[in-house]
Amino acid sequence: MTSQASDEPETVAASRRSKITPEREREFFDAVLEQIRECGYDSVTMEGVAASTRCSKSTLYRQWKTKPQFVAAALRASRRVRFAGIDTGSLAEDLRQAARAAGDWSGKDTRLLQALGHAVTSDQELAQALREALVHPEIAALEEMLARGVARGEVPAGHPALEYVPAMMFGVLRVRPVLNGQYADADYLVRFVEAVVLPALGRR
Amino acid sequence: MTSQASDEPETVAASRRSKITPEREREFFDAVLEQIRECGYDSVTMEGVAASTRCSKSTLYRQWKTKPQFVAAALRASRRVRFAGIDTGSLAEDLRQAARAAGDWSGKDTRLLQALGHAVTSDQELAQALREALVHPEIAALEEMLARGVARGEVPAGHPALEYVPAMMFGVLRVRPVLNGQYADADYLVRFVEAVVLPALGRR
DNA sequence: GTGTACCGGTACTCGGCCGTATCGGTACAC
DNA sequence: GTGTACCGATACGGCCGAGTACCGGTACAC
Repeated sequence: MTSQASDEPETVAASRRSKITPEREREFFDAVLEQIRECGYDSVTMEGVAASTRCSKSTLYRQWKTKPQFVAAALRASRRVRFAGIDTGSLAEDLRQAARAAGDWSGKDTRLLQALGHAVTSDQELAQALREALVHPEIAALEEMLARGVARGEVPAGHPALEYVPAMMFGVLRVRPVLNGQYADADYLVRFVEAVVLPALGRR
Repeated sequence: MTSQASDEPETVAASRRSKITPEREREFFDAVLEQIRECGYDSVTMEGVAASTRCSKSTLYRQWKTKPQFVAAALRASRRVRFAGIDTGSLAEDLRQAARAAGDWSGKDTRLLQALGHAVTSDQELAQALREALVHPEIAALEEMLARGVARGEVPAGHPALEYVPAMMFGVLRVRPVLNGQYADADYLVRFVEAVVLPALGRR
């Protein structure tokens, strides 16, 4: 982590000298991510982002050197754990709530992941930012959920299905648009948890 | 149509007049799909495909009007059912064999799907070709497998997990690279079938 | 031998985007 | 009031790719 004199959290330290307020920065980040969702990474242009936020291309290039660095910064600043705070005391209910939460941001994040999925193969920084922003936090939250369930004795430690729970949840989330032509909503995911995940874990 | 001299299957009828042999056409299709896997849809250029197949850009544009139409033709010509011929008489063994087969082409098809995933949102023909080539045949094969299992009484009809089996299989296949950084191999998928799919279906 | 029609190669137009440079305006410090 | 440093606008260079046009070569029909 090499954390040294870093009193600035996610926003770049330069924003002190810049006249870009954090709120303004958020607008840039939201705009670029939204356009990536809509048009794909390659089709997004710095000019387009500048126009949609009524700023100048120069402003963007002054803060961030290149387009991938800009996008990576946007991703890092958008890191949020959507499963945060889920802890009902029961694994089944935890998973149901997670499914419900996942259904709510399914459209947005799935599209972002899809749009960036191939761009990351050519840019290391982008790949890392994507994992840190969208993948790792949710996986970690899910694994904590499972670990609590194991600690409570709801599932035996080392149960073979445990390792697949995150992959299943994310997988179903991501492929539903391809298979059924619509994003996975909360209802679909909750039924999935009850029909597959919990039975596989030996619950109910 | 014009079914006389019916040695021309799905290659365009015009290839009669073209001097491009079906084998040569295959080279073009293989090349463009391979380059899409490696560089992504947007980064693939007609010039690149022409160069790698030692033909001329003119030749490609003579046969196919535009880049998306060319890619769509390549996809349609590459349709193949990988699960074809799996019918062991036991649902569990069918699924295991399907998992093994899926593991073998996982790298290739997953990358193709990922690379095209966002391009299809802007081109209708491409989207249809992708579904016909990579998605629908496999789903149909899986569903037949399940239907046979139900018919044999191995799983009760209307079992709630049935509808999720295709989504699970494809989902796990697709997200594994994102989660674990490697493509799903046959071993991983077979263990998944045994740890999750079969228990969810009430088999073991 | 003659014609036809396709192939490969090259050169070209056109448009788009990245990233840079320049310039006037303006908020803020002191 | 003066200086400074950033903002927004615009223009520009450079590059690259889609798609077109044109040309010589050649296989094949008759």
